[in-house]
Amino acid sequence: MSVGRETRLSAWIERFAAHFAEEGIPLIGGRILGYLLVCQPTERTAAELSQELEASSGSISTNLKFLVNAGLVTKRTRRGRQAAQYRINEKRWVDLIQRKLDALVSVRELTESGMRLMSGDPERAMRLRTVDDLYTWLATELPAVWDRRPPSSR
Amino acid sequence: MSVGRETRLSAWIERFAAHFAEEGIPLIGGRILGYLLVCQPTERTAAELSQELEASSGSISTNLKFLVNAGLVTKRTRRGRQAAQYRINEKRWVDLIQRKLDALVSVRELTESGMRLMSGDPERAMRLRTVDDLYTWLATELPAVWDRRPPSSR
DNA sequence: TCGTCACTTCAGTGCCGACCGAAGTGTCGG
DNA sequence: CCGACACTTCGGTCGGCACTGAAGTGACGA
Repeated sequence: MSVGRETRLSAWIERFAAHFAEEGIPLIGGRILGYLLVCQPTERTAAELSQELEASSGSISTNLKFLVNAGLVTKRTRRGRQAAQYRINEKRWVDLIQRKLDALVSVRELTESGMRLMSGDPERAMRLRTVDDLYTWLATELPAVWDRRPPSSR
Repeated sequence: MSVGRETRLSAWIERFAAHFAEEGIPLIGGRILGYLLVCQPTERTAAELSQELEASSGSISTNLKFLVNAGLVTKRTRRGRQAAQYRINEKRWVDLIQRKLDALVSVRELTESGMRLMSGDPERAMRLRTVDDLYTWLATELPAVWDRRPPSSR
């Protein structure tokens, strides 16, 4: 008995959502993202998502709003039709990654201001210095990586 | 009326803890980290941390256990003394960053398996492909960055 | 063996975020 | 206007995590 592609896809969507749930994205939001990445046709209404993902209309609404606001999902309205269509905006995925990298690098501002508070006491600053060196390293390396991001993401 | 260094340091510790709280580290755990990075002398007992950070002995215990387990704090016991000493293990901070970078790169496994499920339908795979390209880029660039990490972290 | 001390464990509390579903809002065609 | 429909808002519930403080554990010196 073989497992259909759609069944395997919904299992994949679930793993996908679970990963982003660990990063703070609500489960249902992650499911929407995974689903919109692979569904055919590419556009869905809120009602369709609600049925397909077995989530309440309220949760779909809240999460779509969040995702549209983040730029990851695009809402398309049509004259003469009441239901808007939602589709993934995969070009904006790079923003998600940028935010992650920025969050990492931003710790440097903390360690730097800490180092300033310690100036005049190099002995005491040694521990913080090791950590500060790490974030300084990241802050110098990551922008160069950023410049090599794939053309498909620009 | 000038503000003392120690006062400014506790404000710094609070900002430090707040940042890591956003990344899922309990507030008190973050405070312990910040405090142990800058305190003089460098070692503290659980009771001292409890008093200094105004946290219950239970919270200090739980969080120290977590931090020691993560390798970021080292416990030192002494014969003839009942109270263990805790100090920051700043060399292990690099592990924290590695986990962050690994988490980013690991998404690639998800996108890859998704792409495999889509094989035979390039049209439908287009959206996922854009995202997969991004994580493939990260997976090829970040190891090189890793190799250039500062000597103080090895 | 006993009391003291330092830490750990754990039950209880409070808080916060995700989620649901019903009520509300707005928009459309008729 | 009116009813139908699509979405949004909102009160309420639930589960999970951080935290507390008291009871428990174990190690030490006397």
